[in-house]
Amino acid sequence: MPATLGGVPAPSAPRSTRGEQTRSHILATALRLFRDEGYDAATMRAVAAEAGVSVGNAYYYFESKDHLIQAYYEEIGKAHRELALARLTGVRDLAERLRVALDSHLEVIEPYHAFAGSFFRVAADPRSPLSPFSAESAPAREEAIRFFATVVDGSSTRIPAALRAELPRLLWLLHMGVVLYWVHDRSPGARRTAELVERGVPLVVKLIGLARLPGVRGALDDAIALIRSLMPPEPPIAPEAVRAPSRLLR
Amino acid sequence: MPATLGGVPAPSAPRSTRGEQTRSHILATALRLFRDEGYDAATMRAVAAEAGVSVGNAYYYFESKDHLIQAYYEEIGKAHRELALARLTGVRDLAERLRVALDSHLEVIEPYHAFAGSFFRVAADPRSPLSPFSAESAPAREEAIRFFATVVDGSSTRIPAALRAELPRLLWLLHMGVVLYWVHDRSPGARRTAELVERGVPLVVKLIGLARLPGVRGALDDAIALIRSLMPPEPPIAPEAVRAPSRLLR
DNA sequence: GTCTATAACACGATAGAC
DNA sequence: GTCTATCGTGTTATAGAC
Repeated sequence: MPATLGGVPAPSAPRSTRGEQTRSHILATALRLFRDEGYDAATMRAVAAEAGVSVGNAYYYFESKDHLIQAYYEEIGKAHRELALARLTGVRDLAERLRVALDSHLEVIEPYHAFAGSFFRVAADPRSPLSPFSAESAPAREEAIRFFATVVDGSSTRIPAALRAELPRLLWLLHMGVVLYWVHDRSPGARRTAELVERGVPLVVKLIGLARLPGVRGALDDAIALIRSLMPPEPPIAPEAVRAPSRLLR
Repeated sequence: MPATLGGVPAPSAPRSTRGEQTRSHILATALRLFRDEGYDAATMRAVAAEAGVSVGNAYYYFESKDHLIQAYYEEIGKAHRELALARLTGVRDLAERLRVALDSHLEVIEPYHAFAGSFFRVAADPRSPLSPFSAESAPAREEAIRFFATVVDGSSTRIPAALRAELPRLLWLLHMGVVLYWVHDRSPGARRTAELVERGVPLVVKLIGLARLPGVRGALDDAIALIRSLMPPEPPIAPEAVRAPSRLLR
């Protein structure tokens, strides 16, 4: 399979053969069913039937049901960045920029809240390629981190140099934490998560400012050294690791 | 079912009827198979066969396969506390006490590292009663938080009053974070997680000390207020919520 | 109340024919 | 590329035996 990667066509090859059309059709059907019926109710049989293809054909294009979620993530990520970047023009205050970034995300994922648990269960599996920490997720993860880099870079708020380099990754982690909270948030309209962002963001920015204090500086340097050591920016991804069968082990 | 709760007998009723013996036997067999073969390979059919009972009988005592994991958690928690408390006698330095607490846990869960992903996938589901944040997990969670309270209380290190009340819960959260890292840690012997504890604990204790700084104090108070508001110590658990069917929804 | 035996269901996933 | 048939799984149901 030269141009495909775990069933996903290389981004640079948008040829619209018949196969590509079938693939897109199955995917669109699956995403619609996910949203309308939930992940569990949208069985592969249902997806295939609704798309007018056989189960085997669906598996021909998507290695597993989980791989259909990958497309969902990509769609979410793209929609989030587009919405947030549009709203960020002209905004220079770091707290405000961060608030816009996180709030936009909550807005984009809101329709999926009822079924977030199903998606999350899959994503939380460390063996799943869908885990946000997996090697297969590296491209999406790095794109998200780059997004937070632009959130930081576009701000006029002064940031201690030692922190600046690591801040995008830390904010992405914070973002993951907000999502974790959101997934568990059963309050109507997920208003507690909204409150977490509203009150948490100024706090985070205040903490960033505190990094300048003489006493704090040493601890910060230690923390950054620790993060650098335990979260290597580019884990040694052998090329074959990306091409390896991404199906769940066992 | 008066004395049982989701198939688990009330802790205060250790009567050793024949049923209890069967139950323990099934459980012990399941845990052994989990450890030796992994969660996925240890099918319900295999557990029942190995225990010499019928599948129906296994389901008579355990509502679902996931519920077998609940017993695993309880066993882990108990072993951890026993090991850690024994090692903590005479230790007064907070950093050292915290290090012992976290290292002991890593030691206890080590045999399960290969299959941690399977367990974790189940526990990560917010709808699962096995989630560490679920209402059903409240007793185990509170016991764990009480454990961290003794870790804090037994130390001679001075802790800012504002922080002291929330510290056990925060340390439990930190603990959850360590486990999250451990589950994803593929380094031999999970040595990166060990490094995280070794270098992270002094850092955390240093940060606790920094809470005294005048500039930090305000941010800390904000943070604690936020935590109190968004992580209510006792979420309104209606009694029926505990008795409600704990099977996964749908 | 405890337990067996067996069949059946729907699911994710696969094999192999066309 | 696409299909039908089939597998193994968690789980449930039935119908009873001690």
